[in-house]
Amino acid sequence: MATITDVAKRAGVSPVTVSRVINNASNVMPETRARVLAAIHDLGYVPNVAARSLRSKRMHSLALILPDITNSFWTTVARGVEDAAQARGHAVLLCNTDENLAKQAGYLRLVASQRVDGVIIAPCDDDPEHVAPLRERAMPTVVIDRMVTGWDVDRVRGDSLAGAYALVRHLISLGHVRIAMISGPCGTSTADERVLGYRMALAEAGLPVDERLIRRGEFRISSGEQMTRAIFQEGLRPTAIFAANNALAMGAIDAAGELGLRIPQDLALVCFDDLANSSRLFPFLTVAVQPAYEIGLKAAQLLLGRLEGRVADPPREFVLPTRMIVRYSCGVRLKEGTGPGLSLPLPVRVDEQSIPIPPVAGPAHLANPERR
Amino acid sequence: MATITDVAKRAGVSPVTVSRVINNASNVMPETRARVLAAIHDLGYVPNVAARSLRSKRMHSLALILPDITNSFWTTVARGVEDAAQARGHAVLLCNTDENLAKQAGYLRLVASQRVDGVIIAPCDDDPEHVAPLRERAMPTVVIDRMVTGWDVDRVRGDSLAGAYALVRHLISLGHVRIAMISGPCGTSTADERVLGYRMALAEAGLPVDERLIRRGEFRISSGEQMTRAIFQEGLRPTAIFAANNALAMGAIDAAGELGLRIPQDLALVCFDDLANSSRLFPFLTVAVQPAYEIGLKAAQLLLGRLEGRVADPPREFVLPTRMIVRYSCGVRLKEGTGPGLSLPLPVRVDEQSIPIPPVAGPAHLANPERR
DNA sequence: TTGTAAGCGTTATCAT
DNA sequence: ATGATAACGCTTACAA
Repeated sequence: MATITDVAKRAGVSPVTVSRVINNASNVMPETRARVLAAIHDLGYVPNVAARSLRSKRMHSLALILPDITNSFWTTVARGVEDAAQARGHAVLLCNTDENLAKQAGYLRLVASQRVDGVIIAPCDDDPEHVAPLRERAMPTVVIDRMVTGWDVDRVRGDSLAGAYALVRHLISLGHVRIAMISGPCGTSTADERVLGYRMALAEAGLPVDERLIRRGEFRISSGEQMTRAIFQEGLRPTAIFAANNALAMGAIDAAGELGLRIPQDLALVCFDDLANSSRLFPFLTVAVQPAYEIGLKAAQLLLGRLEGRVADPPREFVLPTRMIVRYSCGVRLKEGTGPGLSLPLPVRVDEQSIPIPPVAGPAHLANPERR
Repeated sequence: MATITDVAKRAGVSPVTVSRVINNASNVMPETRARVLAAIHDLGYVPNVAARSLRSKRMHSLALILPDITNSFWTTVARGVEDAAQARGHAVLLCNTDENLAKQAGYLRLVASQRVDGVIIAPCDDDPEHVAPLRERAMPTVVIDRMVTGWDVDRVRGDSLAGAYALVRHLISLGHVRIAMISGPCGTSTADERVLGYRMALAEAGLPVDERLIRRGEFRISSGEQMTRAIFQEGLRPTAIFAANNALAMGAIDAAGELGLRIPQDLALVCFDDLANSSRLFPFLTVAVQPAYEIGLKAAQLLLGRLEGRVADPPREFVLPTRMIVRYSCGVRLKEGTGPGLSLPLPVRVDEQSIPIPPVAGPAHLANPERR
């Protein structure tokens, strides 16, 4: 394994000069630089990252802490982060928490060991205590998707409020009056904001809010199934369900199957975040799609900008536009004959409409408006 | 940031003793150890990984090089790797190649910089040249899923041959005679082996092999669509298609839709690797399922075993059992009335059968039998 | 069981 | 524009 000293000898310079060439320092004579580059090439020299990091305190790597690497939304975020990181020579440490605080804490320990220069995290919840290691060590951090109460930090996210509002307005415009909502944990800002958007749309339409139709669980398939089943078992009879993410929607589909309800004929379904390839397999789901890849890309670019001193002090927040993809998800529409009809042959092609969602004015000054 | 020297001073010992405590060396007096641990705790000391790595040459991290982090199969592999790695205190660097040799080469450079102790890789192809950096530097490596020609290295994979053979036998048992196959690139062992299994099943049943029905492309949705379309446009009229992976199957579903063919009524479809949550959305797909999580877990455990000297010399190969999940994917079955009927309401519950697949005796001595 | 000394390969600092 | 020197924080080898 050639070292910087070997290269220096071969090029007839000192190790420092080699270091300057490696790091693109300005003050190296072109001819010297060429000699050094030739020596590097001849020896197949690659800098030792451990030595480099020990001296320079820069690790050239990021931690990406995600709640569920099985979910296509997070997977797409990860791709965005990776592409941006690789473009600037940074490695990405993948940390999958499964929405589990203990696992998250374990990964934050990794942060403390100075293994990474910065962190991109979608925290399990909004409790600032749970991300204390990041704040204590002043670790450069970008929070994605969720928020942390009282922490003024760089953030990149989609527009949960506007997306939820648009989806529920869409249901209402199709004639739905009794719309149930199944959402994630209280204290997770995305879950809270989507409930708020739901309330806003109902209020705007002058529809009553039946609190029994609003359920809070976890962002998991099993939780979506349980909540949906409970709603029907309690004799409430919504004609539509708004699932706060794709996993919850899959749970709702499961429950509907068990209950003998057909989607979309008997029960309309809309949700946040598309199912992977759902339009191909199941063209009945109207969704609010966040720009997952761009969220990852933007978060990594922002973080790298901080690390490289290109972005200066005040913490920034980026809210990337969410789009609604309208498919034939709503019983009413089908019954009125504007859809492809009930005994839909499979496979089928349904034209999708992709509609940009404008931001809405909500109680934006509230950090986490649904929080009790 | 406290260093090992700070801890040593506070505990009244030398830095070496602290190092011994950190690394669980046997020869430290219990009382001394307690004092050191107390000091570590008081100071919130965390070892500096860069310094540790520079000296010990161990990075405590692995690279996981995958072709497509968007595919649920690879995502599940990644979870297995991560769980095994975290259990032994290793970080995982995620490297997504998109089946792109240039990207793969970039990530192999990372390997050369001694950033990782070992590599788990599903290579883009079987060309040993393309993984030369791993061999030259004798980097501990586990190859997963695919194989590399002429490289006797640790491997963990599913059983492509047996899985393909079982799927095609299943189609034949349902009465299909003209079965098309769409597969991945020549030279990718999984793609080749699945074609071989297809040939074996047809041969065993005494059915002729129509070479025009065998297509080779890439493991991508677009490729599956093109190949399927081409087959029908050329006037060949298969009653069933065997897709060599899930992405190709999705492409086939797309093409079928465009061609006005319903699955499973007009065209049966089987494939390797399940679609994410497909049974919920699209209960017509019989699949050969590889134990993705276990492949990742086993690969990481094997690699860590090598690194920690617990596994000794001869390279090992693990072929983990593949299962077949039978759903109502076959037109014949439906037409004969044993299925749920044509105008299937959605959502529907279809009982799945999960059947273990026994290994089959193929020309196993051939490294990559379909290679031209 | 504990300590001393040396050095891993690089870069920061200062000097020329 | 280039070089000499020291230091980053830890672990290995050897000594006591």
